[in-house]
Amino acid sequence: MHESLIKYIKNHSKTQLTEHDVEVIKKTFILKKLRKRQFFLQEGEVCKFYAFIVKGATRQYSVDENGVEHIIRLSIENWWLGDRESHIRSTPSVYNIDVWEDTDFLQVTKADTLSQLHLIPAINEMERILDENYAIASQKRLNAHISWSAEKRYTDLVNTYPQFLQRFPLHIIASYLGITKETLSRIRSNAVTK
Amino acid sequence: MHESLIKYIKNHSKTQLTEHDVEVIKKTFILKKLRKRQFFLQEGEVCKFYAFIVKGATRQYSVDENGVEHIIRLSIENWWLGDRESHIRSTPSVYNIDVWEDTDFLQVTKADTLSQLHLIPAINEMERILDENYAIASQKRLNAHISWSAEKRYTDLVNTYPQFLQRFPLHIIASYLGITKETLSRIRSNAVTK
DNA sequence: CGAAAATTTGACATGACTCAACTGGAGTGG
DNA sequence: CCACTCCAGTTGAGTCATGTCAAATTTTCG
Repeated sequence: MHESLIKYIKNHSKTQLTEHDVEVIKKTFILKKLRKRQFFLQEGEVCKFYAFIVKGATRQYSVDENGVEHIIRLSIENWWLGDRESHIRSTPSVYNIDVWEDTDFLQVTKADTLSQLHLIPAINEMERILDENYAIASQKRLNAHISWSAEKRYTDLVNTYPQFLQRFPLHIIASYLGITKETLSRIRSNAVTK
Repeated sequence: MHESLIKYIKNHSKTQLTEHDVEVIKKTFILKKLRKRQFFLQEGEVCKFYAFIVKGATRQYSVDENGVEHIIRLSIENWWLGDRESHIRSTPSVYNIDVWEDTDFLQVTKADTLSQLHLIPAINEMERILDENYAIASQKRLNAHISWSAEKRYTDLVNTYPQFLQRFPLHIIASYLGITKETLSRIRSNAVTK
């Protein structure tokens, strides 16, 4: 059950995992499941868990004053689940995270992360790399939003994360791109005839 | 000359700095100056240095196919200078960084960072915190772009970083907000009469 | 003072949004 | 297995926020 996580950690650090490390990881990361539409986190809650997705698909989004959802992150297998800001700072989250496909994930508490996982060098190294990757990806996505048209953002998404299009319906993709489903529909029909 | 940096590091880690640490920091961070309009980094170059701003103001931006600048970051005293993606990955940057006010900064090479600074626990701790902060700030700004109007983004900027308005002209603020200077001008004249 | 930069204003264009209607599955239950 | 509902996706018409372009005005600063 923990194989994909172990493999992931090995891929994201140079330091080897000892057998003991693997034991600690297996004990602290606990398998949980959520079905479609269930919440991993709701707005206003503190994100007490962080998790690695073994199988499934989830979305993280804010809801504006008009009740419109704005998706800021989509996650599938081998990605992480949780609101970093709320988790790190122990502040109420402004986001919701819910499950789009029935999802299996390996969950850790913040206490276990601090007291046990951070004793493992490979974990620290991996977290560091993830933070870097996240910072880089966020900067890129921000730049895309500031300087690219909706159409260019869409074609970039198709090239960068083609999996998303197979896993999420278009109205979710549209929200992720920061546009309405109607606009996305029109962009797509234009692209076909070009 | 290094006081503000030393103070900054102390504020961003729980671990104490030893006298030896301070010596290493003073030797590896070298004071440089750039005058208004000069480049710290140009598109296509690898960002070989990372720097801490002692005094001054800089901007980081991409340039689109129409020659329009899109500002993704503004930095002033006690902020960091450099393109993280290019620096970490040693890849050519897609951004330019130039100086808006004559700027004094303390610069380190990547080699020194790896070989010397990373031996200092407080530096590692600080870097970790900076990555976290950066990831959180990026996420927030992304969410603002996806879900807020230009006007709301502007008022949020006024509240969050009022210094920016005193240091940068409005066409730069507009670009940072992802709008044109004309639109920002109209938003401001509306806000006054409200 | 004079030139360059910053800001504002007006007229017009356009990309994206809103709202509403419609189509076409995919599931569900009687 | 049909009728029904739900959800995804598309389309059209009208509107609105923001962009574009050009020019005027104000500010900054050597």
